[in-house]
Amino acid sequence: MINNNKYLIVIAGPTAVGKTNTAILLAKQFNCEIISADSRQFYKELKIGAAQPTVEELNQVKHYFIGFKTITEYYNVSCFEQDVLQLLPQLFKKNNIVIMCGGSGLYIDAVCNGIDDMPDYDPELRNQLSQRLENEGVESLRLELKKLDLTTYQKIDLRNKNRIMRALEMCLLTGKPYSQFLLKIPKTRPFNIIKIALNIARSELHNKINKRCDLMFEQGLVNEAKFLEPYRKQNALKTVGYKELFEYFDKKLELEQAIELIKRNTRRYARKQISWFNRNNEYKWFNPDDISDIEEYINSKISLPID
RNA sequence: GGUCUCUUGGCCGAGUGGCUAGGCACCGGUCUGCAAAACCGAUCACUCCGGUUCGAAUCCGGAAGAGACCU
Repeated sequence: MINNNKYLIVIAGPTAVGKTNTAILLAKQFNCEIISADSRQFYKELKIGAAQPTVEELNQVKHYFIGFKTITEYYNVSCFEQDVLQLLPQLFKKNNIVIMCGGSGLYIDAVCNGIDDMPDYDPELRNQLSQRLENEGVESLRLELKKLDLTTYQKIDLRNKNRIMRALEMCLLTGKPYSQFLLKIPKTRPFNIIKIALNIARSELHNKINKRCDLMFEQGLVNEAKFLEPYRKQNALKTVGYKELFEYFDKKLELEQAIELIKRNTRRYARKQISWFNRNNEYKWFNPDDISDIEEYINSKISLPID
């Protein structure tokens, strides 16, 4: 524990479990504000598909990092880490508690533990590498990585082309092995962190996912996606709920099939999120309905004598 | 009532005597800059009963269920 009375309360958990609602209830209780840690809710255009908090919800408690980027803007974990660290001191001036709520595990970890400094990617180089991947195949990139950075080559999953690309990209960009940048030493933060994860019975979660998906269609997800179709190549639109609808617009899928796929991919996403938060044993798990238990837990942490 | 065909895991589907089919779903996992990405792993069958055989999802007989046609 850090020797001060500033607390960042993380509310994590799988999609559709009820994080937004829980965070708002807690924020009202502790009279504090909310930082969103959801890599898709960053984009203002992805209102329905990314299940952004509604206007009513946003009016109840001040939220940060919701809809503050355009889909064509480049943004990544490191930017998020820096932006949050810059904002937090201001929020801590107003209240000793800040809530960070979201499902993007990598982004949450970056805020809590830091992420190693690395140079920005070069769009041209990245382009070149994708071309090479297409023309020469993965094996060629694998071999080059082996030459440039044996440590990474031995460590990463060589069947995962994204990882190979990333490592190679950094080697070529900097002239140094990618592994040299990976210090992985957790940074200390000038505030305390309380990690809470929410979950419910799997069948219940699946029900909620299905219902929320149906609701998105009622709210006009098809129109939202249609409007965004010209930007479908943007990374922000490689998102469950949009990519399937683009296939439907291409007439590769029936609407019903697209809906089923969105539900399935959302279930998969939820499973991966649970995996991510599970392996970090700092998380204390709660059912979102047990709000008073959550409050009690937070209070017990906050009232602990500082050493 | 009669004749014929079919019955493989949650779903689809191959297999005609001995060797894990496969795909999808579901489940578990990996994770340092595209992360709602990318990738990996595991479980689950032969409708039932009897027979032939060293050995049956596979051959034979019967039962049940489904379908097609006939009276």
